[in-house]
Amino acid sequence: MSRNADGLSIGDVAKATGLGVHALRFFEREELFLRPIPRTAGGQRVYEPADVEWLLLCNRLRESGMPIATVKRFAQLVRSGPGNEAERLALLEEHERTVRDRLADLTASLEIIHDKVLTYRRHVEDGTAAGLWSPASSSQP
Amino acid sequence: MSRNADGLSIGDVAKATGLGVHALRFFEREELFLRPIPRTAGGQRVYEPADVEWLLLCNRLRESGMPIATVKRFAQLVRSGPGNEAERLALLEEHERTVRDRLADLTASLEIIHDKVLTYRRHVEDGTAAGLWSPASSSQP
DNA sequence: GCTTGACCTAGCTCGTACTCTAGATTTTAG
DNA sequence: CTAAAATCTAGAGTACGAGCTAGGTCAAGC
Repeated sequence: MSRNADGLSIGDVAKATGLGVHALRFFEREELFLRPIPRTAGGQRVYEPADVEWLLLCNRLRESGMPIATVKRFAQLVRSGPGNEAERLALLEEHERTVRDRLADLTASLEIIHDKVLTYRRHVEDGTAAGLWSPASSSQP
Repeated sequence: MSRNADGLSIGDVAKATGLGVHALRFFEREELFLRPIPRTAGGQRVYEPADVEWLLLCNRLRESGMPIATVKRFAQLVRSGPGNEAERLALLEEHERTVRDRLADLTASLEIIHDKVLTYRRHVEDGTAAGLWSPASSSQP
């Protein structure tokens, strides 16, 4: 793994974040990091725990649907130092709204899916499954 | 619009489902419909309300993260008629589990994002924003 | 000191799900 | 009847988010 304490190799970071080494290099090309990642004399990346922390937050942002481009914008704001916190806040608030909307949509879809499941379950248990989703049937697929 | 009652043009269906006409033709190529869509003498598609109902369910399935390939599998099951309801049920139950997991993940991410928002809000309100997300700072980006 | 495994770059490829193009045909409205 | 609007096909293009390949270089353990 790393040569000196707190110096992490790309493989270490991949393990710690669940990302692949390809993804980490891709993120670097896309400038998603908060700093240029330093290299060994031989050219290999040396990460620090703070980079891992940032990546874990990035994971949460991306898993919650934030596109890479927006993560990049956020990273740029952070990189350009103090003074733009209101902008960072606006970006996060906007994303929070998006996530809440998505949660509401997902919950609505879940209800419909669960209804379908209940319908099918009844039909399968009763052995009266015929007639599901023929047009004009009261119970759809 | 349509020539006869209950005969819907592709444009009608696009409006009713929120899908584009391109998407509807794409879905047909991908065999996502429950039946072959009939055509006019001139070759234009004629849909029925039941097709719209099905598409609305498809929208819910897809919005909740079901890939086209799985929707297709479900459509195939429905098309092949009665007798495979247990399979349809299994597919829907599996998807329900997936959606519930996704909901839990999203909720967890939302909490983290909301914490960030609160942190930034405090800092911006206090004017004490400096120091956010410098490594070893207690408050991250 | 040498093998073995991790890592390097650059760029191509992939899967998903549309979306659009182009040019021809059909339908509808006036 | 005519002109405008909608639709048709086949196939190319787009966007995202990686993943993989080729052809090497570097480093750690024995």
